[in-house]
Amino acid sequence: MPEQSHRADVAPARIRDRPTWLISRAYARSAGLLNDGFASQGTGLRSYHYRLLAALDEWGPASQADLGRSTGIDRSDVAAALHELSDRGLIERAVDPDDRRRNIVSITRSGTRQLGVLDQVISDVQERLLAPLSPTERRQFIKLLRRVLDAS
Amino acid sequence: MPEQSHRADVAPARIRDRPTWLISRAYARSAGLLNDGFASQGTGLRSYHYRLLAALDEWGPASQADLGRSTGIDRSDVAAALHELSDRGLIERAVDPDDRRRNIVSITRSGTRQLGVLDQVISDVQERLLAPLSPTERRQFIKLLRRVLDAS
DNA sequence: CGCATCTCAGGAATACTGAGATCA
DNA sequence: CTGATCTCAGTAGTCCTGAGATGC
Repeated sequence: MPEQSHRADVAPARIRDRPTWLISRAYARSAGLLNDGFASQGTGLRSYHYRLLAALDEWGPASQADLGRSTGIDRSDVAAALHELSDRGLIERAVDPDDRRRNIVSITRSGTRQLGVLDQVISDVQERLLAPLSPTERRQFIKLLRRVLDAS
Repeated sequence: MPEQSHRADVAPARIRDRPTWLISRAYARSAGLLNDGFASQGTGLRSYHYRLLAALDEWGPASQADLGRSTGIDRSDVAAALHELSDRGLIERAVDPDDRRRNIVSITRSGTRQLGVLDQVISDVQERLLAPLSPTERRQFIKLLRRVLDAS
């Protein structure tokens, strides 16, 4: 998503303090910072790619279907994103000999290195996003977000 | 945006507790509930329309440029959304006699009524979204979101 | 047969850009 | 001329659907 220039402070009172509105503004800000951060790397990688690399790094080789499920990326988009990662040598794909429908996707050395760089990008974004909050408030914020999400 | 089926609870540890990830999941959930809520009205109206009606109701007739600024909707999309609202008789447009570049946009009786209905939809969505939180936690959540946003 | 996997084509809603016409 | 307004066409990134081919 492109960066936005919305100004939440001038929104109508009717929506200004609505969680639905605040969350959409927070998302826009977060996504904007994230896009800027990724773009500053000049690699053409975006959050899709980061999520896929993170899942592969943590859980090891996986099928595309599993990757889609664990990263929340649709099966159609997984295929396209993996193509891009593969073009950059960050992952490898091979047909599963035990189940020839599957592609086994693995992260490469280069992919692990790239993941480390992107981790730093995310940390920087997070620092900028949460700058107004104290450490205690940050923990509280994260806890409340998790509570809201765990219920779904 | 269509509703999503992402499962935040299975995300890689590396991203699971990142505010950037949590916010994007919260946004997906909020937007999904909102779309369902609006869709259940069968009017074809979406959040764009709600924001515009809310701004008109609160601040009275306005130019399209002002509407865009106060609702965070791009000038291009304001024009299209107002067309749709106008087709449904919820707003009216008239050229400003004092500045003939401008359209003066006003909400109609029917628009005010529709806004009331949509308000109820949003309240219901909000109740479902924040169901896991106590009243105190909800206030805290909203306060923290505002703190994060006021800094941008 | 049913079911899962992968791939592709394409749709829908959101956010934005550029250019042109109008006009203060 | 500068700058604001409105409109239209078009692009990009995200999320999703449908259908086909393959294979368990």
